[in-house]
Amino acid sequence: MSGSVHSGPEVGTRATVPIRRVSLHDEVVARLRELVLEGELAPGTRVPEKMLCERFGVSRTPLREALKVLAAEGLIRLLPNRGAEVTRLTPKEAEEMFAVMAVLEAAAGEAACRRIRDSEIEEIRALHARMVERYHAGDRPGYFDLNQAIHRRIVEIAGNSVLAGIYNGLAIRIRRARYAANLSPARWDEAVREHEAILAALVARDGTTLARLMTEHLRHKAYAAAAALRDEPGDVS
Amino acid sequence: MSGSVHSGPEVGTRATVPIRRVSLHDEVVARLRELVLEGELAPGTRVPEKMLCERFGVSRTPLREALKVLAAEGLIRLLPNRGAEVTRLTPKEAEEMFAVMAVLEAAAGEAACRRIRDSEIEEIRALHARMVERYHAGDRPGYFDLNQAIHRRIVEIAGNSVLAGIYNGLAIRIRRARYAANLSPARWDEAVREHEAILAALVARDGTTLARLMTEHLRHKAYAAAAALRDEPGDVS
DNA sequence: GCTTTTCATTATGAATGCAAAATGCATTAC
DNA sequence: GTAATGCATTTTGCATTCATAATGAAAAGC
Repeated sequence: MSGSVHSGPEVGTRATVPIRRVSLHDEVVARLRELVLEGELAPGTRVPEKMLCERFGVSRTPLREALKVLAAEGLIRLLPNRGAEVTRLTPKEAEEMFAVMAVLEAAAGEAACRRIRDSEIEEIRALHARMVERYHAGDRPGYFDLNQAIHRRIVEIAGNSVLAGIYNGLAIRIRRARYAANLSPARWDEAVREHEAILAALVARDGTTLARLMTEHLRHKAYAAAAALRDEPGDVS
Repeated sequence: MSGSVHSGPEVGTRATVPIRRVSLHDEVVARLRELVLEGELAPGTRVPEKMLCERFGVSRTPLREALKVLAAEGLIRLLPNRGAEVTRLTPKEAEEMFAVMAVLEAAAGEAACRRIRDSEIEEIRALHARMVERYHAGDRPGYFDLNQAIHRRIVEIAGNSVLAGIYNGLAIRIRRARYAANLSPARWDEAVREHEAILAALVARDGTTLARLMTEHLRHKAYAAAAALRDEPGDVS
């Protein structure tokens, strides 16, 4: 330490902040996943390694590792000696995913009612209020994000990290359905009212009711999503 | 051998059998997963790439790709710049996994009751009979395999491939608990009786009862596994 | 004697190189 | 004119190589 050279900002004031140096691999996984989820890479399209290498400015090694991981997640499919292609989210698969999410959320809701603390109820209530506000403002993306946040938070509060992990994995994959865009005003209104009921059950710590409400809520969501997928089942580009 | 060289066995008798040439990558993933699941690589041990390369006789490239995939599955953990280590299955995590499997199996059971065909009932019945036979023979591994097969088959019959995929993933990971070995005679007996009831509900196509039975069955299983993990929580080597 | 520092060794992250497979196109046979 | 064949190019699978971070041991300082 010749001189005060490598004096980090406020040395000693904060506990060792591990310097974030993400590996190229993780970065590529995250970015490639975004590309797929945002639909920038349309389902069914072949994904040549070279193109992605240039796009990300990395060599083929970390890119290929990322492809294997995404393939394991089910977002892409590896064709032997013929590269990768973006998997298509079929209506059937989306329906199945919603069914699984429904049972997971129902179970999470019940557990959450047993464990939730007052401060967490307030937290959910705040998220809910902001979500309703977005609804009245007609802000679909904003509404959608807060909606997701509420569901995810309830799952977190349930305190089962395995369940939370699986749930989040499904939530990520289902994003490709992009059913939010096609939310009809009637369904949107209904969804908000369902959320009111969910919040009420949570406040009352009524696990049985909450489980039922979430199952129904998810079934309706699945129905809306199925309609959206039917209307626009394939590549949009 | 420039004669009738590429005459495959029985040309024309079978429809185009795509020549099986598994990629090194897939092979390594499968074999490495086995090593972890069979406990050959004890939990918590560091896994140097070099050692595995020699073991499998491959270069680091396919091996590293496999490590990323296994890490995504949660069987190993990648420490930045410090290689990989086999993750330890904690009692808490096992408990959480059983809880998730319980809700998945309950849901699958209900769906299976709606969809199951007579032939499939016979299939389950046959598996069950063989399992009971293994029980009377005192053959734990045999019993365990058939037990797993029954559960998996019920999940399959439910007809939700997303659910089945998640279930199988959990079933693989839970194998590391190896709770079968510590099955007490009392619990073993109880488990068989529970399976009798499950079979009966399936035959009667009583989804509600089946869901309840499977939830209870899994809870008991989780209890037994938790005891086993408590007794022998770490590396055995 | 104990801690700290320096340096050699090793292991990991990433890039490049090479062989085999696949793809596209031109040519040829019918 | 159409379909099949051969060849050049591109792409993929894997091995090797290079650079950097981590590990361990010896030496220096207190």
